[in-house]
Amino acid sequence: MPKLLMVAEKPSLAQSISSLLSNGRAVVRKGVSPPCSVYEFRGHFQGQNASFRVTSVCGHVNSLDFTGRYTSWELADPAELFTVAPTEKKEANPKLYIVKHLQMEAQGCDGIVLWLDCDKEGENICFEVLDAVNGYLASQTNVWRARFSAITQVEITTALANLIKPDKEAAQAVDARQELDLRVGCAFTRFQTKYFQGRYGDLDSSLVSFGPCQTPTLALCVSRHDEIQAFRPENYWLLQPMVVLPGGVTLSLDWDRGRVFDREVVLALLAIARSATNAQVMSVTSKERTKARPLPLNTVELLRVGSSALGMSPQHTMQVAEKLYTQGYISYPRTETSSYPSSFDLPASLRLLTSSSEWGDLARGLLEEGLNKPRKGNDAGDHPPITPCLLATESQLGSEAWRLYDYICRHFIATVSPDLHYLHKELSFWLGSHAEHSAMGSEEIGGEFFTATGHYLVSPGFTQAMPWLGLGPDSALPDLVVGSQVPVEEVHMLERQTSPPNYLTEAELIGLMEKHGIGTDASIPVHINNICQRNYVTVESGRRLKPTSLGVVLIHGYQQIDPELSLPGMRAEVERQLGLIALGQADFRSVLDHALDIFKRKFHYFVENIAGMDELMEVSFSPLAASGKPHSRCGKCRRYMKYIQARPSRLHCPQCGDSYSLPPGGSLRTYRDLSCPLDHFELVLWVGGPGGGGGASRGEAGGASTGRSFPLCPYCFNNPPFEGMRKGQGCPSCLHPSCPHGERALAVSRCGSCQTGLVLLDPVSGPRWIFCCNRCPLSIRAFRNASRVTVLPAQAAASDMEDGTFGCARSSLGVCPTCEASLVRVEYPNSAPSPLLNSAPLHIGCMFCDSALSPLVDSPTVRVGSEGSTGRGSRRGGRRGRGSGRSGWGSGGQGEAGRGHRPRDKMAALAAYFV
DNA sequence: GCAAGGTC
Repeated sequence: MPKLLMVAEKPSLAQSISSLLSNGRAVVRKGVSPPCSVYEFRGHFQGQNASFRVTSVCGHVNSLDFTGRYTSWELADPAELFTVAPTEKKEANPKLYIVKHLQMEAQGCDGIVLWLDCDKEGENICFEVLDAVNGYLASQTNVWRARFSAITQVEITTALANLIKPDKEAAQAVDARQELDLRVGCAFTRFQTKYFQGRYGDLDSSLVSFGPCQTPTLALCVSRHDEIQAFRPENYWLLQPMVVLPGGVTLSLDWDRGRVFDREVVLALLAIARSATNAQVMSVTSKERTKARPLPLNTVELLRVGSSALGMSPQHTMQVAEKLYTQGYISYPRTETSSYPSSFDLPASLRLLTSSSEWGDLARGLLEEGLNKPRKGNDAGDHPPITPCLLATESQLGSEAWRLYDYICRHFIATVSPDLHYLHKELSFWLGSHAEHSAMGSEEIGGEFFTATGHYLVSPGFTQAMPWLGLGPDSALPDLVVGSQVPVEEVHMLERQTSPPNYLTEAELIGLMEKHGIGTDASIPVHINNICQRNYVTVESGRRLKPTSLGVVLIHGYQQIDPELSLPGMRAEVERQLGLIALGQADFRSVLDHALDIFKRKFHYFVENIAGMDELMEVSFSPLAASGKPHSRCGKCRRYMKYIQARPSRLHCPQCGDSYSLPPGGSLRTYRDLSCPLDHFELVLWVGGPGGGGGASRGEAGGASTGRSFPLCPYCFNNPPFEGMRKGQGCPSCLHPSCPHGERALAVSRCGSCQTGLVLLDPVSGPRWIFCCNRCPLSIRAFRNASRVTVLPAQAAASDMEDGTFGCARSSLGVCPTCEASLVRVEYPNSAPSPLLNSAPLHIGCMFCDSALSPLVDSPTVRVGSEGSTGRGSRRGGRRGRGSGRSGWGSGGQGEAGRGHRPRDKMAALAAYFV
């Protein structure tokens, strides 16, 4: 019996497809890739019995990147990225083991059916899957593609019965897009970033990025900004008569001319209107109008609502929606489709909601009266619109997820509800001189027309589910008939000013991006998030996006040098050319080479004319040499370097012209006027900002948010002095054999939590002394109020051997004989009784084993998450540092003479202490 | 430290 492997684009689809094809009888098991389950069942294929194995990938298997020296910002010239730099496909997310997973499942299969999404990206993933299973399938030729436009029984079974072949040309169009985006984006980004960061000190952005989607997105925001700047208010005037209705109520009328910008004209018209003592009713109209029910909900609309109604960023809206989806409360939230498939069981979805206290009445009412036929929007052939799948309560979801879920439910009910119907009534009035005063005859000789409008609700329809879209209370109009007259109380002449447009709301921007074809439903939130993170725009109240000086200058610069770089049409044109590849009308290589050639020329022209951008930059930003405050001395020229705190924070030496990167965030202090023994740069103390996520460890770049601090040498931090050290490490990670700030001088023991790091004394933490792991978030408080705490160097300890301050008698070379931790020397001030044995002022011993010291040491704690909460260190508590390319102390022949001694693996005492 | 596109 043939066995077929079937691969979907995502785990949820593998489940749906297997369920539809097996009538729910598929047997599920885990695969190598944690998120990708495998479903197996028997059925029929091409007229014979077959066994099926259905699994999935998670989006793209591979992603494109440069290789070798071209990944380096220092080694490669950005211009080389257009043609010279080779690229390679790497596994997109190695942690998911997708390739291994596919290879395992392909074994023993006679053929493969590709169930990737039916778009260009899906076609590309087909070939990524085929690449992965190449050589693992029993047959090279049994390769099929399923073409489906909805996840329904009919669609899926029909697709299986009408398999086609994967479309190489569509896949190549995506390959071309990937390569083009990578080369162009990285070349411009690297060039701009290095150029501007090398010249200005207050850009406050760690990356001056450029991209074919993000840049036009920013341009849309800047365009509105320019409109606002260019706006000059104008005066205008309008007439507003007040008439007295039967019964004595006054009613203000709207002028049919609207706004008039010529004051003299308005004055003349005012005189005419004022000449009337009565307003005459010229016409009475009443028309039924409707307000249409919404289209079924797709992703972009959800993002717009999330931003404008719920105040949530698009990125966050998607996170919340994805969680609702994985918990089973809503259908798949990434879809372009705003049309329910004909097979969609609308009543079933509505029945889910009947027991709800919020919308149960509405749902039951609709089920009893019959659902209204939903409107048909776009059918992109991907997933059905977003609908509720399971009834939830606010307490189950929490208030934020609940608000989104509540919206999705209300929107769904609204789509199967009738339109809103209302009556729109208009009364037209004439104010002026009457014919009877005219010798000429019956016509009016001069007068102005005014209107009063009112509305009456006929039926609320869908606005019962979405009350915020309702009509509001009826605004009734008096029952006047044509020809009747009402007295004019007064005619006001109002002076007003035109007002500028406001900044773009996020919802408006999403709409514009969709209109211009910038990004996709899945990537729109990413692009908006990017321009915020790069400090190109800020989110103001009402989620309006206001460009920063940096954002404005960049776009104005592009407009001056090469306007096409930021025009929204640029992306569309590239997509059009790529479309030709997909249609087989153009060759992959020639389209790609042509596009790369164009952008390469644009790049060179941009580089040559960057002075134009500089002129704009200089108006808003300070030169690097004039930025920052003098802070600490340069090891090369011994003059003071300046500390620039704005992103990217760094030390800049105006004399040497060099800049030294610092860990992101936090702030910098001088460090006791100490200098690095290697390069004589003054050491600085980096102090992490409060809050933020944990995880980064002491002396590691990226520890910005841990709230920890560590000393670093600005030069060594950027140029690791010893083999085995990485860039971005502070003194506590330095392998210097004798420097008093390196790990050898501060290390007490190997960390029992992560097993890879060392527990080091923080020499500036007193009087609340703290020991921290230099790899994981573990920390230990100890010896509170001690005046001085030091870790004993091995030899120095020997000289104190026979002196009574030693707790651990017979210990040799400053090492605890029980646990092999280095000994510490603890001194308390004379001003108060010491907590040591006999109130001794000084004691040397093992902080873990010595009976005089260990009571003064707290239990280890591990910072968890962003709250900075602490918990007992446990086997699982500590996170591993990034890599552990370096062995623990004393190994590898590095300075064995210093503190070299290899701890035993079974440090029973320590392990018991930590665990 | 780069892009945009999938999806977790």
